Amino acid sequence: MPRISEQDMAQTRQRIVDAASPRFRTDGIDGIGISALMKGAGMTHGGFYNHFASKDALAVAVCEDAFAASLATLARTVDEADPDRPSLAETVADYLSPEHRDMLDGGCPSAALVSDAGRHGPAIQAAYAKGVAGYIAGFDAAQQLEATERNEVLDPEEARRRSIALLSEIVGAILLSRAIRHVDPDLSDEILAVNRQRHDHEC
Amino acid sequence: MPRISEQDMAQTRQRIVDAASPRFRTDGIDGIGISALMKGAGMTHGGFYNHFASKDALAVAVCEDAFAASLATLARTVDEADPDRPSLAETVADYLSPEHRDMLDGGCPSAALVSDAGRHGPAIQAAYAKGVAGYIAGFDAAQQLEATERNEVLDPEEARRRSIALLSEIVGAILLSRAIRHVDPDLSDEILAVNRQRHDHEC
DNA sequence: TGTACATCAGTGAACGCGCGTTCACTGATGTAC
DNA sequence: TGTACATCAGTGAACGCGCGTTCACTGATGTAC
Repeated sequence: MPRISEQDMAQTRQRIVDAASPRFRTDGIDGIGISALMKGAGMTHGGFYNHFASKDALAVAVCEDAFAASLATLARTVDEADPDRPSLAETVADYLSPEHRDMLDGGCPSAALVSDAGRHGPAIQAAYAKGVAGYIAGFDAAQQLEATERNEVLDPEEARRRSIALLSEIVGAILLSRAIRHVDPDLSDEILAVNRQRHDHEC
Repeated sequence: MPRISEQDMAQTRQRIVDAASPRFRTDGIDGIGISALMKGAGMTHGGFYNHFASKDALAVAVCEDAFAASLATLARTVDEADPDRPSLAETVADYLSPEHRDMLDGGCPSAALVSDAGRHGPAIQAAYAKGVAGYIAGFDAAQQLEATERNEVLDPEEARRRSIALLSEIVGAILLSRAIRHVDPDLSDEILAVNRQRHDHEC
């Protein structure tokens, strides 16, 4: 009965999310308007409200989508079927690389959206908090798998503490290095390098 | 010759900075307008441009002012004349307290302004970067003083690495805990507690 | 001391602009028969 | 198969609003004489 299939609708909705995701991460949720966003998705602004009740609703969808993609990558560290499975140390090194620092539009949403989440409504915060919990769980699982492979036993509480501290440190490091990268590139690099080095030793 | 003394001008300027500082930290530089800001300082918006060339110029002044106050507090850890001089561990514990997390308007500018700095002009970034460098130098000095008092020698490079990692971790921890505090207060508290605990052991 | 004048911090109306959201309309795609 | 009609995703003008910034003006405070 509808002139456009559910599939097409879902596709268009996803196009909007895909257009918004990099812009929200780069410039913040308030840093780009609906008009520019819809133009990026190849439409005019009026159609936006066929897909989302409000800009906040889009922000929730973007947050969920970005975390889903990010957590899928993290899950590769526990994919026992993958012969090229990356270690947690490698994943952390990638996270703390200049490439990830400079990839504002596609990087970790825990870092990119941390201030936006705190400054927007509870729905956005809830989506963000769920993502952060997912990150911690992902680090947890990776540490447990690697401990098992080394025939060690890792206290679950200790693993969780390490996961939380790890997330805090890498999120803080990438945010600091991003904030100053244009005016003090040496310190920016140093912040990444120091934290990378620390986790080479630990993990 | 001017109807108002240089002192009075400086005082008014400072009133504007004092009104802007908590609002910029809480809601972001773009989260509050000149009109509301000037109203907070007890004036109307038109007079703003007698004191600042632009809103960005105010943001630079706020950034410098906030870091100056914050670094003065940090400097207490190396004030050998103070009998109640706080240790670095105590300072870190205060930083990672729920009280500091909930004090959005007066807390550490490294955390509050990290996303704003990255998303605004080079002048703001430069003021922010200078503040971050000051924090690292402050941690450095505190560690050296405490090592000396324990009759230990601390390699300057190792001290600097520790300072950078410490700043990364506490900034990341407080940002994460702030972002989720309304929707997952338990995890928010846990993030602070885990990082506090880690530095009780280390420092 | 008293009067005329100059200065300029602060006022508040106004500027153009972009925001999030609404809504009358279009026109391609579906169904009914 | 062909025609009349219904649906509704997308269009684009319009809404009220707040933004950063400008500017003619005010009026208290200074100097000049």
